[in-house]
Amino acid sequence: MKIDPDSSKDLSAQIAEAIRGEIVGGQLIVDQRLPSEAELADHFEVSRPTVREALKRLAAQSLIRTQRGATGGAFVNRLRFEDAYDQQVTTASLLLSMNAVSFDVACEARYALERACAPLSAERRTPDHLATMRAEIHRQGQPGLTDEAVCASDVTFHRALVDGAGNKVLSYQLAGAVEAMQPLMNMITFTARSREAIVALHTDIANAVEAQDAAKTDEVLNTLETYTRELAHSVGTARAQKDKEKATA
Amino acid sequence: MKIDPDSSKDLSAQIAEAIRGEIVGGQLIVDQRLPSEAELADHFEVSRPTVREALKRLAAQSLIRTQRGATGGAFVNRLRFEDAYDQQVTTASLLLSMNAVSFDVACEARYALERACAPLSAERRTPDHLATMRAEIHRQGQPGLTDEAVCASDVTFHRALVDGAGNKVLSYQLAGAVEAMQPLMNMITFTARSREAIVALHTDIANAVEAQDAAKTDEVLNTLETYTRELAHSVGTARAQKDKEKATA
DNA sequence: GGCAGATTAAATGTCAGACATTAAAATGTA
DNA sequence: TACATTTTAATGTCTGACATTTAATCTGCC
Repeated sequence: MKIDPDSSKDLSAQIAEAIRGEIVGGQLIVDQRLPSEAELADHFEVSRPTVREALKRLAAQSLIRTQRGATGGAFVNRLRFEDAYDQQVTTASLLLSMNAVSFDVACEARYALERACAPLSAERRTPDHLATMRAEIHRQGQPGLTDEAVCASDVTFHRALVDGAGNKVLSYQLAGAVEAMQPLMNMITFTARSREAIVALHTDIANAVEAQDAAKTDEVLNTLETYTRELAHSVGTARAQKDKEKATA
Repeated sequence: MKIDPDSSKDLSAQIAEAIRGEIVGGQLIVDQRLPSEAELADHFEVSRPTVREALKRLAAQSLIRTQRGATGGAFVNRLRFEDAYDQQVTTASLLLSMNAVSFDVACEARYALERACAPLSAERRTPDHLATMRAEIHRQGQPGLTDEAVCASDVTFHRALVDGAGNKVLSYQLAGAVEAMQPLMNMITFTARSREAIVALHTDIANAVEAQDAAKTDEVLNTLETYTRELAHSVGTARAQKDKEKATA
């Protein structure tokens, strides 16, 4: 392993960087045990707390896991898709909220990516995926649902559509895009009429996917995107109107 | 802030979790200063090293930054797209390598996502994007290039295509998919003939994008995907053949 | 000999206190 | 006022110790 001069960065950051390099580069393979904290401290010529800080950094990225006890230690972690989902979703959410990404930009990205999955999903969807989509459509039709519940169901519906493509890499990438949109979607208030419209469009999508009609799926997704953006705009203008009234009052 | 019982998880993990919740939930906003390590230690009733481990976890995810000195401390970091790129790329790379994702699956995902960007890119690309694409095509035509250099240039070319869509969220999402493929692509040996073919296809793409012809761009991307997968297969079978010969020898 | 229980050992988890280093703010001085 | 110095509050790092967990080993009994 490489050593660390007394450069500007934290020692713990440098050590974490060095170990990460070994994992990414393949020198350290999955389930392999790292040297003990004491040995690492010895090797890098730093104290144990410094090594520990470095290890915690790696643990935060799910690159390693630690085990206590006699045969314990830090082990290279097999990064699973499910673990990566969470990070992806929180990162994407923060990116949107902290960088003031507009609804339009996020929405465009989301539907562009979904349209990428649609043809594959139309081809490969299983009865399971169709059942999930139908179930969520039914839920969205129930009266008395909160706006948040509508959004949550919407996410589940669209994830089923994406998962239908049967490509884990696609599902992983889309998880961030779809779920990160939820906070933005939650700002929309769904009237009874708009819920009806969405249910109708979702039904069209499910039908098209069931019929393995890629072109039709694409078409409806386009319609849905346009409709969603119109909804958001009307909410935006209504809010602006309200603010104006409040300002003059 | 919430407290931590003596549950199974590390104290540092729990503290990091609590603070992350405050950031994601919006109680802590960008550039806001966290309490000092001593104050946090006091609040959570743990020692300073434990608090520090928690803070390092958050720093590893770019959620906070730290500053030394009199007015120093830990500050909520504005998560930038560029910072998120790196995490996205290393995470995606590790997912592919650690989960034995096949070339076909990864390739399919990558091109599906790229096709999602293509129509937008055809519409909005700037002269800058076109210039980058042309420059990389020219580079790919140079003799004596290593396979790695070809792949690197390929990544730059495709990122220019994606960035042409002018949607930061899309670019961010695609960064992972495109760059994570590079290690897999590096396993391909490019013959002089295959390089010629790729340069020709890239030229077709650049021309189609310049002409703002979305349909043509999509078509060429399909051809390129097919060609890339054929290349990988021929490499795979060649390698299998070689292994077989070696086994019988 | 084999098995249950006690012991040991090695590792991480946590703590307390100290010192080093940094960088801004307060202070003093020409 | 302008500049140099000191103070101060924070993070960065180290030392050494103890607590806790867990598997392996040892011990004694049947």
